[in-house]
Amino acid sequence: MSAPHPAKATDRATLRDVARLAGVSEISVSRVMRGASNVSLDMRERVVLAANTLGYTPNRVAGALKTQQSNQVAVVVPSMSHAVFPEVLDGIESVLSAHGLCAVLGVTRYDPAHEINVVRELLSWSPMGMILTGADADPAIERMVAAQDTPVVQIMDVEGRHIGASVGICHRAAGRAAADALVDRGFSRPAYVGAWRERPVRSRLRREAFAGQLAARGAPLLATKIMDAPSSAPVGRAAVAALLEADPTLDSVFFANDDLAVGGLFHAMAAGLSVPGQLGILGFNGIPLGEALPIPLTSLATPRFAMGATAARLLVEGKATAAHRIDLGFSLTAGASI
Amino acid sequence: MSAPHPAKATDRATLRDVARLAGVSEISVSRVMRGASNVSLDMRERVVLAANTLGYTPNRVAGALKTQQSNQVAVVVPSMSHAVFPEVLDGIESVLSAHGLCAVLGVTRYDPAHEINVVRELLSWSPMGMILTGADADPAIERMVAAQDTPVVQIMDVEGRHIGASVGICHRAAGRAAADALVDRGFSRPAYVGAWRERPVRSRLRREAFAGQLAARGAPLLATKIMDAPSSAPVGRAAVAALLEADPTLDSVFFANDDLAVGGLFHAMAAGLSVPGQLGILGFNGIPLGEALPIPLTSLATPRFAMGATAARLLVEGKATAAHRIDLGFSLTAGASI
DNA sequence: TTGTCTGATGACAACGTTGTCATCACGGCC
DNA sequence: GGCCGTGATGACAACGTTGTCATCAGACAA
Repeated sequence: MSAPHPAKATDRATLRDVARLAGVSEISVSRVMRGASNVSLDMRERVVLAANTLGYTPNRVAGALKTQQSNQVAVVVPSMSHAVFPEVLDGIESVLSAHGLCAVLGVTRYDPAHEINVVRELLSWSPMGMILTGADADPAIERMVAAQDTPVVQIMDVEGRHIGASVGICHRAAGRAAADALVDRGFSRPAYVGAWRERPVRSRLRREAFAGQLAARGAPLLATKIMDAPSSAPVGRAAVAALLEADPTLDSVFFANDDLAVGGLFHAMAAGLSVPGQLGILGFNGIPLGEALPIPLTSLATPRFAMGATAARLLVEGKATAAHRIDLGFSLTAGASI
Repeated sequence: MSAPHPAKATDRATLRDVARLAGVSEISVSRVMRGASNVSLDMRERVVLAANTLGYTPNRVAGALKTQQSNQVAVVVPSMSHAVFPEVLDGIESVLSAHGLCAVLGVTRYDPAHEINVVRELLSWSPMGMILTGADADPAIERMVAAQDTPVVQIMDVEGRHIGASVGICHRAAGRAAADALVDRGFSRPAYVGAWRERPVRSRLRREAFAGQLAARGAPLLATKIMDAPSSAPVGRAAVAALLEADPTLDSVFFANDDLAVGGLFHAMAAGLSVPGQLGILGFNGIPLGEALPIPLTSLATPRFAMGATAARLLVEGKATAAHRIDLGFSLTAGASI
């Protein structure tokens, strides 16, 4: 069943095959493939011809073993369902691919225990860098990363304890800005809607800062509704319906994200409430859909693509150290819902 | 500057280090790490202790080189911006992670030339399988994949020429179903809205089948608007506005996807057109947002998560061969927009 | 002519792991 | 008691590549 020298599973051409066909040494083929400078034109032509004939593709696994470095970047995100992370990933990818790197994906499902396994798994491939979501990583993760001294960039948050560089926004500042935006426009009976038991943690930071600033401005937060289900428009719609039933005098709502806010807006429209006249709606993230709504959604726009791109750029440029902490800021979109 | 034996870049512990510390051979450590059966309890304990002391993590690169197989699956998608692919990726990830595999991502930006490079790049890591988006892959891709005989699953489409297994839906059938749905409900003056010059190709298949079936049912397609920009609600809104301005007698629109359809619905609402009374709106994909709209969107729902999950499962189960062609079908959502 | 320098090419070992085979101790069986 | 099977352990080579050093031919100046 098995020969002494077990037939290779695949008959993928190797450096040796190309070298034999071209009548040169393996190392010369290697040099040609990597575009080394000290190779004669004749050699280059012979090798390229042979390589094409055999359909040779360099084996990066072997190369990575020898050189102790790969062109893979490990990317760890909590979820792909939430619209935010695909956009971040898009930003990461755009920079990585421009530098011949590629992303290896890990999804934690917001489970810290699982995250440790995911990181371990990804690290076992000796990636040239790692992008983690959120601050305050588990000590186990910190140890593993340190043991291989893999460069790390953490995204989303600029607050909290960071292992490596960080790229994101200040969620406390965002919460305060939301409060200011509402109060400045005359709203005085605000509420808050979140989802999924406030995962990730940074949404809680926003809510607390929001409540704090509201109190400071003399318009205290009157109601808070944190749903159990993950964020979605239907969930946001249900949350607002419940809030208004309990207290019809509420005049505005700040949402943990735009998915929820859109649902809230739909509830208002279906219930015949004028927006922003009877109910102000303020979202978070600034998704493209918002501006197409019958009443354009006002939202705190976050630079999701830029976060990913910046994080990747830090890795590429070798600046993934704790010294770099980049706050990309946020901005209020030109909506009409508050 | 450089020692004769260049100091290792990282001082990552190896099998040898663990073996020395535990006073056993490297191969025994390897066996323990992989949970081989023929290892004494004493040996196992000694090794685990040593490994933990050193913070040892197996080097998968070396392992993959030796065994000629990795636990990585290459996933090639055209874009991350479009909501469809994150969901597919989510499905893929959910199955892969359950089997200790991980996804390496490649994004083609709908550029066939770039796709070839992406595939080459990913293949150079000898993935245990590859998931491609769409049928009719470039011959160059077919050759590369064949040269390494990497198992391939192609998603989205069940029609067209396939390299390996395929998981998706029949887009022609979807186009016909859309036509039937409109005609069955009494619409007689239908239009079609697409975007981004009909990338990917499969959207064209739907449109053609839609037009063909409409003609067969005696309600020919009256207008078609293909936008240049990528799909989004604002683009869909603009498209519908343009169509109705050119021909106010149109009574229904089938959209290439829900992003566009939502925009169309918003236009109708803003323009004071009753839906579906004055304008029927039929989307494609069945995104969650649809059901939260003031007028729930009727759409042809596609099994995006299931497509990814099924594709990954085929790979895991070794069924990624052309013999497997899985049509996951679609269904009309319970909306109220047609 | 001779020596030296440069650029091209090759031989060799090593990266860290695992498959294969060999070795060894032990226990049960005839 | 000798034999054999079994289970545990180790030695060795190999996966495909690349860094290091050696070699060699040719150019050029002295």
